[in-house]
Amino acid sequence: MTDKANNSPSYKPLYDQIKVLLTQSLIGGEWHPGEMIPSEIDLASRYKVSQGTVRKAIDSLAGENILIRRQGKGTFVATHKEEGIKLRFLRLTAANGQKEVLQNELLNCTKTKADIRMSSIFEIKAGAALIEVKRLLTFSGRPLIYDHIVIPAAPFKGLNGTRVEENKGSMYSMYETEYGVRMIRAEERLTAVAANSEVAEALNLKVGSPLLSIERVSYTYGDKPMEWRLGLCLTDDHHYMSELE
Amino acid sequence: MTDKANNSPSYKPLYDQIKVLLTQSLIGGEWHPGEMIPSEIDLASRYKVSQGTVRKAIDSLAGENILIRRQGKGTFVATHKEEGIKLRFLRLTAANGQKEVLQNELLNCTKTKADIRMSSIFEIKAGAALIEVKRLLTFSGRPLIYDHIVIPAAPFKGLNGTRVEENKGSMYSMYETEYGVRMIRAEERLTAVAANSEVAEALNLKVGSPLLSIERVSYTYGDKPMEWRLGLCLTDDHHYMSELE
DNA sequence: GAGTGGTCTAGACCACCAA
DNA sequence: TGGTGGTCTAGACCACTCA
Repeated sequence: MTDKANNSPSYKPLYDQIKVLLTQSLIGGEWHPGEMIPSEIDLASRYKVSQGTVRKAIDSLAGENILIRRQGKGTFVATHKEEGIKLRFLRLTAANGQKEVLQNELLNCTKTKADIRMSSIFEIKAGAALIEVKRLLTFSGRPLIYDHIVIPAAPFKGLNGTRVEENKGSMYSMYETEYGVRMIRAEERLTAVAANSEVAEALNLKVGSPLLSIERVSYTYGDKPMEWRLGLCLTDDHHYMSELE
Repeated sequence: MTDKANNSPSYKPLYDQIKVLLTQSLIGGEWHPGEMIPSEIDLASRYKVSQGTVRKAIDSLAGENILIRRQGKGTFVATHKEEGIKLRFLRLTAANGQKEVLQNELLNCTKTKADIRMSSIFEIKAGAALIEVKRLLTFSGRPLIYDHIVIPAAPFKGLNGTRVEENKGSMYSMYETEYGVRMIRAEERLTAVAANSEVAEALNLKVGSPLLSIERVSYTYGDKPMEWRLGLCLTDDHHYMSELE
């Protein structure tokens, strides 16, 4: 790869190309979550580029939390199984900042079919099989989040209420371990809503109480949407944290 | 700077030290918002380091939106004045994604004194002078956000309702242009609340309607808090966007 | 001490922009 | 055509981890 000149209309830096190759190896399962990938020098010689170029590709993936660098140890494939990373997508924290114990109670797990909205979200045919989970998240003994989760059935064959309970409600960890689906990114849309009777009862509130509604779509490699989720949160003692730069 | 060995307990990379020097020049006013800073090569020779090291320092500042790189042109000090950057901290968007016209109506601008809460937020003495602004933000003709803004009076001497209206409510742009205070970062805490009578009237709602409460603290260089803000938002047709990685 | 990521350099060359 | 940021290299050395 000593040819550096490039007159093509769509110029792409070498490190971006390396990044694509690395991502393909991740998708292809050459390196699994939690495992160490080859050293920078090994990768450089494999792809016939300099260490610095591999380094930039890895930097980029590390910035997206797809890889994790550990000085002196190596570079690892990120995983949702680790403690500390488990709640990566949970931005809700206690107002007083104290540490909390999270528990969750499965309300139900059913099969449904995609309506127009869900088919558009998941980019699948209307009528395709879906799995739907409802649960209650409790912090320090108090019910705080009413969660409604929808996923396409095809990639999660065999997922049912028993499986969810076996995994203690760690959905992302379960997707990864049991189905090889790793979520790398999510988008959330927040609004304020009034509690309806179903939710009010579950959270032990009056109907009409204000709740923070968090609608989330999670994506796996290639920006493929794999989970839709609606969390209705009581924010009397908690808030959603967001950093702006 | 050819000595590279370092046995001191608190090791700091060279590019971090350069970053501090660059930041000091920004604080000191050597380069003003919107202006171009010296080229990487010039800076490298000024600090007696290689271009790559200066580059890494600038990369870091660019990542924090403090500097802006423009290939072929130069590196510039970020500003809140530019169109497109103006609403950098506004994450509220229309549900249908359409472009909107923002207007705002000043309700009042008064002087008060810091209570314990504000003194702790701004790290100043209780009783210190504050300026308080209340306003209504309107998108496409519909009142959507009831804003309550508090800033310490000392750095913003002379700020009053007239000034605010002269600047058409672009607070960040005004802070920067008229007082040399550039906000570089903010933290937001979101909750759902019920509208009280004052807000309900301003937003033309029923008392008790759910509103998205956005509490924001904005920071200038050195992580110094310079503005507190509480926005109460109607989220019938809008939502707050958040990206998780 | 061997292996890994992290820093730093010096230099070459490319892509982009403006005059 | 000259200046700026952006890429890429080859090599040296440092800091960290673990056996």
